[in-house]
Amino acid sequence: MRLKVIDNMDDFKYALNDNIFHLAFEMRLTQRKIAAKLRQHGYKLTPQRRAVIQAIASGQDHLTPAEIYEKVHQDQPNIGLVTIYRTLDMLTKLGLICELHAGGSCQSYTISAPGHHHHLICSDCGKVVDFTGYDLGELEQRLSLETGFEIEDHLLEFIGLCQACRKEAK
Amino acid sequence: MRLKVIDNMDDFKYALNDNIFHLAFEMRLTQRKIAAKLRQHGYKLTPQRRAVIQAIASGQDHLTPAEIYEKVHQDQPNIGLVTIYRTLDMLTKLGLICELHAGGSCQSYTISAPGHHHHLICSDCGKVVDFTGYDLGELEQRLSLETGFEIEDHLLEFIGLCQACRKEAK
DNA sequence: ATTGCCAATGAAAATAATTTTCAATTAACC
DNA sequence: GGTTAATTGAAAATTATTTTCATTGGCAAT
Repeated sequence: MRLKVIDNMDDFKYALNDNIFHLAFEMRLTQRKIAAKLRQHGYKLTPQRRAVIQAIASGQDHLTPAEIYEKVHQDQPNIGLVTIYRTLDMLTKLGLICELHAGGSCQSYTISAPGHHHHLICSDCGKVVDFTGYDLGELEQRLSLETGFEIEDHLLEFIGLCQACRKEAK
Repeated sequence: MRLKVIDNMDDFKYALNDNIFHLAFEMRLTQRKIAAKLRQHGYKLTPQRRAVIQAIASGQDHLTPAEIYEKVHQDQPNIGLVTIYRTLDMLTKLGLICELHAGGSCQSYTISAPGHHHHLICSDCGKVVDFTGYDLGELEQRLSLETGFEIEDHLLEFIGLCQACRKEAK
């Protein structure tokens, strides 16, 4: 299996079809693309929603609803926490953000990358790196055969210390 | 890679060292072994704790604190929900139960199997099947090299319909 | 630009989930 | 059986999330 860092969209598309494991961090959805998706689905693009998207998309880490509220509150002092929850629900349903589980809160969100991908999360600073191309299909087939399960989905996350936090720890 | 169902402890031990993927369901910790572990760590074995362990260990599914409370309440009408929470904390710290994430509640517990293992969960009835021997070491190494992360842990769960629920669905 | 409609919002209240506190109880050791 | 420190239950406190509803405002049609 080859190893490759993808830093442009052409390589990215190619890699998706070819089974190359690669980091997808650079390929995260942009705020513009998210906005387009909202309209496309008939949702209104309010300043509050913009602010929530901006809060999640501008960092490399993952945030809880309360943290997003804090962050957004600086720009939009009047925004309610309820709107945060509602916006997060909507973005999750559209697949524009991902819910993370490993470490800390299970209600913690990060911007999605296009296509199927998995996450690597820093246990210290919360930085999230996406990667795609790791295929669990074979394992799923074997599990299915052996157990009679019809497998619908899976959850794969790694947790560890990112490079910056490792240095800091020394 | 070989495929094998393990139904006795000798094979189980053997399989752990040899990289055989296998189902570990039959190898779940028994109530007796859990009780022994508690004493070993200086915890008292109270009727309440027995009841919580019994509630989790007697089924094949995963249960939330509230569900465990319901179940235990039948035998021990005086037990408080707080005790459930405290017992679950303790059992988790000792590695005797596992917290599940895929599907439904993220505070849902199942009895652990010895050694490192992963879970397959029925999205309908909640049945949990453990399996061991699927090694993510190679992927971890590659991720580590590529990202500079020092990987500490991972989370791998599959969700799907178990055989019984598939039949029922038809 | 202006208008009108319906989705979206904020505030407050309701509900749910979890943790803390503390006096009373009890398992485990002698 | 007696002692002691861990454990418990009840109540209160805290935290997290959802519901309700009157008001607001995005945006499509004009």
